[in-house]
Amino acid sequence: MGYWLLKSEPTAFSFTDLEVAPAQITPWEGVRNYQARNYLRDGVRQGEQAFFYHSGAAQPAIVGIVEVVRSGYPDETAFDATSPYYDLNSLPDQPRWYRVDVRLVRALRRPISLAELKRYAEALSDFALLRRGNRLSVLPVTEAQWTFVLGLEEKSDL
DNA sequence: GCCAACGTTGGC
DNA sequence: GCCAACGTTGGC
Repeated sequence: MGYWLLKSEPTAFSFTDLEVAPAQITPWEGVRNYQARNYLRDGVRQGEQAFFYHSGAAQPAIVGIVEVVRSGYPDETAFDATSPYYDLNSLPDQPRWYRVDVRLVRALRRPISLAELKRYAEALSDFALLRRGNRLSVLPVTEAQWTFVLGLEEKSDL
């Protein structure tokens, strides 16, 4: 069982948006990077959990936990010429892009900000979010990292 | 708005 | 296959 971190710009899709979504489920779509695509298609499995991360926000932070309820399947927004995620090179019989479905598990008791995570650079030295290549919108998280971050939730951010 | 770090594109 | 130009991400 793997763990993941999924990024979203809250102006595009926020954790609050997920809270009010039908059944609190959303397709995680629009990913247009091959490495992230490979994770969605080949790595992310049903039943696995992921951190929901707000990027591009005033305070970038992990804000919640989601569970994968459907593993990788073709991202049909790539076939839709009216979609902002349209890609004319992705064909229905040879889909280039994949998505998963996630369901809200819970919000964190408080956001765990990027700034706070950076204060634990030693314990999180291999955390993908803090390393090069961290611009990927889908990042793997180890069990040790997952547990460590959740441990921070109990502390006060000072 | 700036800029570093990549990823993609396309000429050769 | 190389590499310059360009585009995107995302923190600050």
